[in-house]
Parts: sequence; structure tokens; C-alpha cells
Amino acid sequence: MANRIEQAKQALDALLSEAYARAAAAGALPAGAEIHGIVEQPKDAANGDFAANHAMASAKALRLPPRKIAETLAEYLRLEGTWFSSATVAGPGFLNVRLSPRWYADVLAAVEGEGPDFGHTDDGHGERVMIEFVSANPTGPMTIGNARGGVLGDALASVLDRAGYDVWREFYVNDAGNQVELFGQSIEARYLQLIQGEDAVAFPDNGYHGDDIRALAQLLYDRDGDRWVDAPAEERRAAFVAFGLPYNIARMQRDLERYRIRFDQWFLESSLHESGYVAETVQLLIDAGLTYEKEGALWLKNTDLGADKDEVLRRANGFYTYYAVDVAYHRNKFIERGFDRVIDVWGADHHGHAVRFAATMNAPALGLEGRKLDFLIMQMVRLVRGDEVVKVSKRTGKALTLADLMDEIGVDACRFFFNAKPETHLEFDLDLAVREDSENPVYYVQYAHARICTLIAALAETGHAVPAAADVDVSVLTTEQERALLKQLAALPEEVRLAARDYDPSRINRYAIELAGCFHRFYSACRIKGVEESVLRARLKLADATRQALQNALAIIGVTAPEKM
RNA sequence: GCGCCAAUAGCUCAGCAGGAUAGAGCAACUGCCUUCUAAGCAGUAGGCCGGGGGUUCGAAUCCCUCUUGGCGUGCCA
Repeated sequence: MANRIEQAKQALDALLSEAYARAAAAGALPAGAEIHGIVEQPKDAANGDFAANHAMASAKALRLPPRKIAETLAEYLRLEGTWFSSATVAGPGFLNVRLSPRWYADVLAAVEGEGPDFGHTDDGHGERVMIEFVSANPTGPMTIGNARGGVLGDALASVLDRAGYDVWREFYVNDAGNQVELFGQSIEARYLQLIQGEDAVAFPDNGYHGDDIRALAQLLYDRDGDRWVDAPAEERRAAFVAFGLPYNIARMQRDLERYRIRFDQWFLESSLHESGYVAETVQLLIDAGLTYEKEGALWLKNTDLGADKDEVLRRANGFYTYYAVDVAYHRNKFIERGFDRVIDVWGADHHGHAVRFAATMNAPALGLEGRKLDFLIMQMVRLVRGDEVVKVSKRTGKALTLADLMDEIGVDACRFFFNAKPETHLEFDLDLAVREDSENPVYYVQYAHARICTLIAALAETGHAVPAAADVDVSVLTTEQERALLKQLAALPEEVRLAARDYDPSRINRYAIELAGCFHRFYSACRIKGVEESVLRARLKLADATRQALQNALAIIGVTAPEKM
């Protein structure tokens, strides 16, 4: 663990407490109080590397003007041998502190020592977390919404993994229930239409209109001819589902593999039905007196649990609703498989469900006290083509698929683009996407990486290998570009920590862009080849550390780090 | 009606467990390739941070309210 930013903040906080203690002992400040405040990194480097607001935050308790407190603290602060070189009082009472070469040297040593693991923290303490994401219905191809949910879930999983959690990626396959029934009916209709003509066979009202359904029907016809025409409808549909579902699931697995997402488990909804787990779970709710019958259906008194409405658990036709199955599924995650925490990545069109579902999961009858169920609700992707809004619906079949997208703009750009802040609406412009080459920030980041790789190769040819951190004198790195790059390098573990805390993996995108920017500026301002030997070595080491950090950041978000462009 | 999310430069978005003059990319304009990759760098221009109240030494950030947009409020999932 080498979160040098966090460590520096804590170290400074402690040094300030010591300074206060000394000042109070000397009678320079009122004794008996606690000094507190926040250490942060100022936007403007002119205000120091770190700034502490302790003097302002403690002004009330000490009954003294902030500036007076700050000046006294600065006077009693002892920085010899620390990560800091100087402290000055500024503005309303900030203490602006500068980092010493020792800190910068520690950063390079940390990157070197941890290599591909640099960025890792142990905040998670090995807590077992399941992230369930994508979970697209196997009734059709994956959409652009799945493209977003996919990177978000996968990148979040990587972030949590790096933050020290024990992470499990899961895809929930809805291979049972109403939608599957409808799926069978849709294929059936297309199949019969192939043989008897489009007009001779009615298409189900809520059926899936996509071309993929026609394709499935065609495959079945190619395989079996018209032998299903006179078969009993139920048997026919069962056969079609038995063919279509595995076909679609295999396709999703291929697409997601290509999207660089690999799940630890593809959990089948049907397994919960077959094992009787759904019935068993519903029985728990019945036994707890949380249900009632109405018009032949079994209802859950969810309002008693704090929700705004009740839910149907079992329909009048005897089938369990998705709601009942979801309760069973989540009970399974916690009870049967023992996860400490579960995170569901859901689209905003499910947020109402999330709120009500959370209420249900709190029912003592389920025995889930102390277990943590979180939802990462991502807002919708708004698809536009220039000024025109493109409506997407699986039902009408006019969807741009994940596969189309990967064909058009590539996996790297796709993953980078869709890893945006979860809670904001994402506007995706198809016109832009097509010509999204040099404009895309992903290339800016990758270019920095490639630049470093060729630079290192070029220097190796002149006999300059990357030196060990111990053999580098960082005190020669004095330009603002070099300092800024070193500080940005050091921030990766802190970014991982925050991304994990906030469930916001897009922080890593922004980190990578910023790091690449720092490098490009450093590269323009500082030559490496042909300068004085100690400077050359220090800069080469800095470039190599940057390469490692870029590679690590890109790995977290699942984007490649090319050595040449 | 009720609930969740959002509103920041012409466009797409950062910044939000309060901090110093509000940032980036794209688009526009000006410069920089005989020296390590110009998919880059430096610079100019562009803003009542949706409106109004409140909390405080201090608010884009927290609270209330209004407006606008997205989504939800199924015996669909």
C-alpha cells in the first residue's frame, strides 16, 4: 500500500497537532483545546503542494484570529526529516506546505517496488463483494445500455479489486418467466410466417420485433424444415426456446468476451425455480405474516416494510413474479453464498424497483440483518444522430447493438466512452462516434503511453537503461512540469480509494487523462536525450514510472496500453 | 399527484463529506516539427455555476422552494 497522498495528509495533520502541543506548552496558544482541520491539495500549485485549514477551523475553539493561529503553528512546526520542506501562512489563514525531495523519491520507489500492483490499497480488507451487472435479457442482442452497464460494472469490480476487496462478477440470466414465454411466441410466429406467409400469422402483441428473432426462426427452419407446423403449440414453443436461449446466451458471452468482460458466474434464474428456492423464500414471507391473497394472487405487504406499494409475489396463474424470484436470488447471494456485500448495477428505469426492493430485503424474516445491498443506478444513454434523437427499444427491434458499436468505434473507445459518471445522463452521438478517432480522449492517453515506450526504447539504444529508484537523485527534478507529473503519479492509489468509496470508476478515466496531460507537458518542456547525465537518469525514471501508472490505470478500466501508435 | 436523477463556456462534460481568481476536451482564432512520436505543446477568446431564498468567516458544492428535462409509479423484467 503506497497511498502517498493520503499518508502525506495524515502526516501533516499529525505534525500540526504536535506543533499545537508545543505552542500550547510554551504558552504561545491557549492550552486544552484540540486542533483540527482538513489537509487538501490546492488547485493552484502556487498555494503549495498541500494546504491545511486547521487555523481557520480551530479559530472558534481557540478564540483567536485564524491568521494569528496559523503564524504560531508555522513557528512551532518541525519539518526536518519529514516529507515537507516548508510551510507558509497565506490568505485568511491557510498553511501552505511544500513537499520535500524525500517525498518525491518515495513516490518513484513505490511505483518501482509495486510495479503492476501500484495503485493497490487495502481499504477493503478482503471483504467479499459480489457485483451483478449487465444481466441482459437473453431474448435479444445487447444494447447500448448494456454497453454502459457493462463497463461500469466491470470497471467498478476492478476498482474494488484494486482497493482490496474480494470481488465476484456475476451475470444473472433471466431464462425463465414471462419474457421467455414471449420470446418463444415471437420465434414461433416468425417461424410460421416463414412457411405460411407474413399475413397468415398474427404476431403477439408484446412480442419481440427484432430481426434477430427472424434470424432464429430461419435457423430453426433450416434445421428442422416445417416439421413444427403441426406440432402442439406448447411443445413447439418449448423446442424453440430450448434452441433460442442457449444460442442468445452464447452470443452474449462472445460479445462480452470481446468487450473484455469475463464473469465469474452466469447465474441461471431457472436454477432457483428448479431447486424450489423461490417457493422456500416466499414461504418465509408467508410464515412471517407479510403476505395476503387478493384476486387469486399472492401479495407482499411491502408497505408494512416501508415501501410505497405492495407487490405481487405469485400471480393468479400460479407463476412467481420477477419480484419474488429477485428476493430469492438475493437471499441466495447472501445466505447460500455468504457475500458480505452485494452491488447491483441497474439502469435508471429500475430505480423504483430498487427502492421498494431494498425495503423488502430489510424484512427480518429473510435473515439478512447486517448484510449490505447497494445499488449503482446508472442513468439512461441518450442516443442521438446529430440533432435527432434515436429511440431505442428491444420490442420494436430498432436497437443499435453492443456488437455494432464495437465494430464501429472499437473496444477501447467504447469502454473509455461509456465509463462516464453513473448518475449523469450520457449522450451518445452516433455521428460523432463514427469519426471519433483523434478526438477521443482515449487516444490522448494511449498516445502518452506509446510515446514513453518508444522513448525508453530509443534511450536503451544509446546505452541508457531505466535506472533503479535508489540510483536516482530526484532533487534535480525541479521544473513545475516534473513536480506536477510526480504528484499526479502518486495520486493513483488515492483515486482508486475514492473510486471504490463512491462507486465511480470513471474517476480512473479522468485520472488517466490528467496523468497523460502531465506527461505530454513534461515531455514538451523537458528533454531527456542529450541532457546532463543525472538529469537524464531522473527524467527517464520519471517517464518509466509514468508508463507503469498509465498502464495500471488503463488496466483498471479495461483499455489497452499500446506500445506504438 | 408522488418518488429518483440531472441542470456549470457555443457543444460534451469535470469540479459536490463547503475553502483561495470556476476547469478540461471539442468547436473558433494565434503560434511551435533540421534534435526523444505534432494522435502533442504554448497562447487568445468564451461563464449572473437554471431562478429565488436560507445556513456560514466562506456556497457551483449543504438545506428549502420554483422552473425545465430524463426515468419510475404493471398479476412486464
